[in-house]
Amino acid sequence: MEEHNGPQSASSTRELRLLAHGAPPPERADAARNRRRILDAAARLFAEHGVDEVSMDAVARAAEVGKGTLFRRFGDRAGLAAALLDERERELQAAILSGPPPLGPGAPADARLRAFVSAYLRYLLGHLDLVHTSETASPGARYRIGAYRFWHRHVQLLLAEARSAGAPGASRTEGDASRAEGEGDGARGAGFDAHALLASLGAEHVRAMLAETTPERLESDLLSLVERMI
Amino acid sequence: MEEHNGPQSASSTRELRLLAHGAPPPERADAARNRRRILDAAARLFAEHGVDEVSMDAVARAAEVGKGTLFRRFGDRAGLAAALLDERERELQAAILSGPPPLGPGAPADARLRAFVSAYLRYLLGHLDLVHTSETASPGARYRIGAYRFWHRHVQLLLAEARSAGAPGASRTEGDASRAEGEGDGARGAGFDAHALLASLGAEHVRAMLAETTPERLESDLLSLVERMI
DNA sequence: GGAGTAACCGGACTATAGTCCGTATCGCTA
DNA sequence: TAGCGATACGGACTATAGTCCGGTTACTCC
Repeated sequence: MEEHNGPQSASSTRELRLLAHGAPPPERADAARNRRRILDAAARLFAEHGVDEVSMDAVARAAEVGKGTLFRRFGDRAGLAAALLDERERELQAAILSGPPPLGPGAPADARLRAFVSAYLRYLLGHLDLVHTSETASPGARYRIGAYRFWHRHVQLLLAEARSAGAPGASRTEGDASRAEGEGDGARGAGFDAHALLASLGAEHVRAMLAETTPERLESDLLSLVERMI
Repeated sequence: MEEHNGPQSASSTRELRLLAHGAPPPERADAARNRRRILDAAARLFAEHGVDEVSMDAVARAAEVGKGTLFRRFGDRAGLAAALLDERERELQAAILSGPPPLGPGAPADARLRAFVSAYLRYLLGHLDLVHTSETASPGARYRIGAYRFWHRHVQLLLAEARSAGAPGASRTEGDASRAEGEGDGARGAGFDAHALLASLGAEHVRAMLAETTPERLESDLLSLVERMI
């Protein structure tokens, strides 16, 4: 019931930390320890029995942690999968942001786009079940994940750039079915197309495709689609 | 324990029925009655409270039917949704198979394709939640449903036809990124593209698109994509 | 170094999808 | 219309995702 000056000092400290560090590490030691435990246990169990065969209870038990802790930390099954993918994801993202061409900066946009599709497909095929879980275990999860926004933005920018580079002085080729609009249009069209391309790279979709074709064939078909989008 | 000649007469009767009728109606009277009850109850509840707010238990209770009956009849939640969509779906399918152009036969393939995309989008927007449930309530459900196969085949055929019509004598325009293969290739490429187009027409994807654009804009973007696929 | 507080912990609890199986019903045949 | 096998019924049962909250613990500030 007493009201000292406690509360404020605590919150201002938090803010300073946020300003000091780039990332927000307001996580207590035990919390961090348990996060590690959970991720390790989940990775092990998933690898051992397959993602779909492992219940959240089993993860909690293996991590020697309560269910509440598991869910508070990761929200839901999709969140746990996303967290596990995080590392590998960052790898790919780093290669895109600052790695060598053609995936990284330096190459023409169309080449970078092709490189991205190939690289992302490889990443996807390497973790298909996990990505599938992260995209579908919770309704709409896919489009909420930060990673999706990243991929989308990347594709959208490359698409827009590749297009403007493709037709340097020759203005807009023919009449096409294009609508007459402001010139800021390219971005929005590219935005939609980026979503469409990523839809073809969705785990569920790719899984279905693999049922009737080979990975090689799939890749070349995807690249062909990219070509027509440029 | 006695073995009369019973078993065989029963199964052969079944076979005759199958040959006689086009559809297999081996459904007992009480089963048919309960199917009706369930579909009616589900339609009412879904309309009243929203698809996602209604549990399977609630449906069974409202239909005055046991849970076992509900699940035996429709398999799972996705199956129930698919059954509810069946009627409206058939309507669209009928219009495609034997309705007036441009949706039905008689119009050029490219026009039919555009008409299909518009019509399907309208259908989808009219039942977004239900379609979403039918596509995602069970993993991989979307690609198993008979309806998906129908849409896919339709799009694939139109796509292939539109392409061959688009370049009558002018052979394959430029080198593109196309691979050198047998001439049966058009069909497989069209198969992939049909999947890709339908991926952009998936309920989850469309729902996400609607969060950042209007239905009109969405339609025109889809049609633009179709244009580039031809 | 001691007290206070926010953050965290764990597991019991709820809600819901889907399964199982003993019992009741249907529809055919004699 | 009585008998009988196939089919369907229904609700108890299991499994699992996700929530809640009383009790505990780690950090901060004096």
